[in-house]
Amino acid sequence: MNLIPNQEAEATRLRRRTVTQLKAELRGARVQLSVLNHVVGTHAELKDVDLDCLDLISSQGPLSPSMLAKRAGLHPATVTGILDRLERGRWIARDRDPSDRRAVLVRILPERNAEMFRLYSGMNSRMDAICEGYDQAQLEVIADFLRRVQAAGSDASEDLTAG
Amino acid sequence: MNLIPNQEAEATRLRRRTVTQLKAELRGARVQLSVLNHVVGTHAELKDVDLDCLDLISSQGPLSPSMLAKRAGLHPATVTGILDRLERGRWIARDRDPSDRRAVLVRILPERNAEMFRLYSGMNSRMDAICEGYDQAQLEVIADFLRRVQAAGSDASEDLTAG
DNA sequence: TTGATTTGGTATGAGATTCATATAATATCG
DNA sequence: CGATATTATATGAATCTCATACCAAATCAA
Repeated sequence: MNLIPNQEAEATRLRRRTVTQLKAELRGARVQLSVLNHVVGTHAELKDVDLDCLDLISSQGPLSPSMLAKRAGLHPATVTGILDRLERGRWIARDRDPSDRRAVLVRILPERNAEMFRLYSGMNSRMDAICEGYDQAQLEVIADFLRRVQAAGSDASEDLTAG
Repeated sequence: MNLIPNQEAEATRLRRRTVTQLKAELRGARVQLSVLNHVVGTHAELKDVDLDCLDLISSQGPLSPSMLAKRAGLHPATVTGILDRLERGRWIARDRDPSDRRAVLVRILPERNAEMFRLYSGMNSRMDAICEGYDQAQLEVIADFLRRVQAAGSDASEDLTAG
C-alpha cells in the first residue's frame, strides 16, 4: 500500500477491470449452465423450470407449494402444474402437512436420482478435472464466493419482486 | 506432502468433501441466478429463454439464428419465435448476412441497455460488495474458474446433444 | 451450364404451458 | 361462533414450443 498516486490509480483501474470481468464471467457461466440444464431437461422430458424447481426442492425441501412459488418467483397455479409433471414423472411426492391439513409438503423421490446423475456425469467429471487445478484453500474461497452469490441472487430477486 | 498415511487419507477425504461442496454451491448459484433472471424477465416482459438468448447474443454475437439455436440447444423454429419477440421489443435487430443471402445476423440493440442495467442494479451492487472482500489474485482465480465452468458447460451440453 | 442436393430461415398448426380468476377446505382472528 | 385469511388446485384464455413443410439461395456433380 506504499504506492505513489500514479501506481495507486493504476491498481484501482486494474481492480475495477477485474471485478467487471468476473461479473461477466459469472453471467456467462449462468447462461452455459442453464443451457446444459435445458439439454438435460430435454433428455429427462422435463421443462427448464421443472428442473429449477427440482433443484430448489432438493436443496431447500421439503417445502410447501406456496413457499416454492415464492422462492422460484412463480405463480402458485404455475407451481401446481409443475408439481403435477414432476409427480407424474416420479421425481417428487406430495404429502399432506400433518400440522396444517390445507398444506402440502413436497419432497424428492430418490427413485430416479441415478438417471439424473448420469445425465450430469459429463459435467461432473469435467468439474472434477477443473477442481484438480486448485489447492484446498482456493477451493474453499471459490465455494464461499458461490455461497455469497446465492444469497445475493436470492436477495436481489426478493427486492425486485417486492418493488 | 510429507504426511504419514493417516494424515494423507484425512487430507484426501477433506478435499473430496470440499470439491463436492463446491459443486453443490455452483448448482445452487445457478438456480438462484436463474430465479433472478426469471424475475428480471417478468419485469421486462421477456421469457426466461429470451433472456438466455439475449445473453448469448450479447456475449457471442452477432450470430445467425441457426448458430444461436445450436448454442442454446433449441429448435430452429423456436429461435424464430424468440427472435420475433426480442425484435418486437427492440432488444435486437436482424440484418441480412452480406456474404450469404439466405443467412441472417442477429445483433444487440443498445437502446434498452439502461433499462436492463437498472433491473440488474440490485444484484450488481451486491456483487460489488462481495468482490470487495477479495484481493486481486483471488478475484482472478475466481474469474478464471468461472471461465473454465463455461467451457465445461458448453462441452457437456454439446456431448449430450450429440449422443 | 444445368440439375440435384443441401443449407438457412420461417410459416403453420397441434399439443403443451402459464397465469388470472374462481373455488373449496381449513385455519385464525375478534 | 362468525368473518376473514390462507393453502392448494380447477378452469380457461392467451401464449409458447417444436415437428413438419416450404421457399430461396448456396453448393455439388456431371
